[in-house]
Amino acid sequence: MSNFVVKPAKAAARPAQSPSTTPTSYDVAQKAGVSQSAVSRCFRPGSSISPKTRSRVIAAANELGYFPNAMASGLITKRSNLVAVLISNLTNLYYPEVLAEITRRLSDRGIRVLLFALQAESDVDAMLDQVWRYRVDGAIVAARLSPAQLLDFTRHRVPVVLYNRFGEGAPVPSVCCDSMGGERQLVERLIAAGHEVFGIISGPDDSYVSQERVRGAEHWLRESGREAVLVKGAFDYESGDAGLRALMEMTDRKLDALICANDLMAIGAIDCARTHFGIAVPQDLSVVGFDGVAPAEWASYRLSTVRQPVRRMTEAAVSMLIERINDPDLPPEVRTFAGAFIEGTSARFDARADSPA
Amino acid sequence: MSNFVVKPAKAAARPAQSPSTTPTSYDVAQKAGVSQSAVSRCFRPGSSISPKTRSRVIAAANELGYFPNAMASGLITKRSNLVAVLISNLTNLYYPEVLAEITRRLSDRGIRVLLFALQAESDVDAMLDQVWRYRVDGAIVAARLSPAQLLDFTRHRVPVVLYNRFGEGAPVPSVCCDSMGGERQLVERLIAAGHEVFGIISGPDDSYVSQERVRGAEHWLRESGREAVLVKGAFDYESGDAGLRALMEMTDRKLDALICANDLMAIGAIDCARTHFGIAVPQDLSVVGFDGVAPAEWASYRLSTVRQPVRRMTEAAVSMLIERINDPDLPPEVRTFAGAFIEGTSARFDARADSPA
DNA sequence: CTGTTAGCGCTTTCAT
DNA sequence: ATGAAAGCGCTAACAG
Repeated sequence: MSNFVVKPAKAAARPAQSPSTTPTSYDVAQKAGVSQSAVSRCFRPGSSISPKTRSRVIAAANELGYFPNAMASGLITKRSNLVAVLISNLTNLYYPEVLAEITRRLSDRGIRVLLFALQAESDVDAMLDQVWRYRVDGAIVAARLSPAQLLDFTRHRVPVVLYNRFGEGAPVPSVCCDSMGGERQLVERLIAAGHEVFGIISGPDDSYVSQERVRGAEHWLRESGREAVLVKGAFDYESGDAGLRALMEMTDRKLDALICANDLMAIGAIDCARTHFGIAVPQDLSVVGFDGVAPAEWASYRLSTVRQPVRRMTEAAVSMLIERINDPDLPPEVRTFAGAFIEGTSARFDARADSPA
Repeated sequence: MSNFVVKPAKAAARPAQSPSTTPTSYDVAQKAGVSQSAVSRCFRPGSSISPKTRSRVIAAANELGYFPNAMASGLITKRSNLVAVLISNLTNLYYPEVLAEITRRLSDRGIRVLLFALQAESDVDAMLDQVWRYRVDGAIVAARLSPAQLLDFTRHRVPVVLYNRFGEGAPVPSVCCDSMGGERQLVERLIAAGHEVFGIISGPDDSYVSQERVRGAEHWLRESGREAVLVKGAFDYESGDAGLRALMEMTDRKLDALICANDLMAIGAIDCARTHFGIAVPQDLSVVGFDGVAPAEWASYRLSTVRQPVRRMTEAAVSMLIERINDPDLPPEVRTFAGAFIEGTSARFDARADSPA
């Protein structure tokens, strides 16, 4: 019976789809009069295919509007070409730039971004569920993860690179901006300029970056025998305002140097100083930040700060990740980048002419 | 021959994997002593499965660290649970909030975001390629697409919702903020307050939003028999500065009301007015923007503007998209949202006490 | 260089 | 309620 079945020469072995569904490689194969695997090879770089066959396939594919199904190929190659990017608070003013850079760089390497924007630090586990389900090739994490959560990445064999974070417990690859060194540039200059009463506004307690920056600032102050009054902030504009008010009260209005754990709070503090206290910045109060976000450069602020080298850092994060996707056994390197001191005009960095006589 | 093959009762039909690879449903099935399809049903809501079986499967799954493979299930269900989000310039200050909201809302509905951040409007076609390959269930687009590109969404049967854009040519579902109405609120108040010389700084030529806002502003000015001097900007801080300088020159420094196509340019203009020209805002010059971004509220600016209802707009975009994923034949609705007038203090809205005698 | 043949890991009838 | 079997659309040996 089956001997009588007539197959058109060089035709696809499986039935072709109706024209109303998304075309598959079989449809293309049939139309081009080649085998399905020939079609597959046309869309896979490095496969040996004759120019003649190739052009026929391409023609058929275009006519049909065919595109290889990434899920099907991912299923078999075990490479989704997807990287999960986890970011805690996108609205942080600093992250949009980071996200844009990371996305672009991954895209240049043929990898797409599966975005997870955590608002509360709560729903992390639910997101990780999804990360595992999609069999991402790797992940870049700019959010706080518990040691257990971090360990899950190893368990699931998903290479991960932390961004401005640090693996607690287990060592994890990461790129960071040198908080210590950054604060040093700021603090030493403030001291040299003769400031006397220092205040610090920290970020939220659970922020690694905040801890480091505060630790750095305190360290370099202590090196010169100074101390600072510390108040807690939350990395937002309002925190700068609230923080300054608190510090003014605590220092009996003697505060003359304010170190903020990020730019946004520094901006909030500057506005508060001018608007609420009628204090001149930097004449009566020096304010410094950290990050180098775009608004820091605006004429109203010209913030004295340390700019993170976002381009180099994102490039490092991406290439470290790719390397680990290709070779999962690479050791967990940590790359630290120095920030660039931006003089600005929100802090006085020259020794005072009218210094105490 | 095959009659002699002995199968263990209730065991998986296919060989289970070695423990070094990611566990599959077969591994779980074997461990739980059930069939592979039973495992599948446990992870599919609404499937009939006995509580007893279920708990055994769950236990085995947890032990193995099993998660269903989204690519495999997507392959067969033809639902990737992926939505593509295309955003032109993430660093626009306005988009991070939009992106965060959209991501959150989709996430709440069990859908993940495949992010495409276009920097140049050039590489759009390359991105679309990827959009098709991943068989996304839908797309939200806040970027400029050519009519042909828009048509491709129909061709590929990918429901799409435009965000603050408008389908040229073919009608496409979209959510927009009412530019006309927004500008009206601004312009009529400026006129009522007795402003005389109006200037407008537009956004880039290819921006739909810019066109609409400028058109709106000009329309309402004309309604009252006024005209405005128009200069071109690019939606960034520098454009506000450059635009104001140009307008001051063109109006022989008589400019007293400046309408900017977005907040960022308004902020740039305010800084320029104060810093470069020594002009008081709003006493000598009123400046208004559009968007209601976070920095607009900062004490240095307190921008008079129109705030887009981002929450309602993103909610609308997401639910419109979901509806169209579930029923592709829904008509291409356009939903327009009114912006909220924010009085601020960067524009004078009261009739002048010392008006021309 | 090209076609054939097995699957990738899962969902889904269809029987039981 | 459960299991067996048939694919989803593609890649990857393997022959020829």
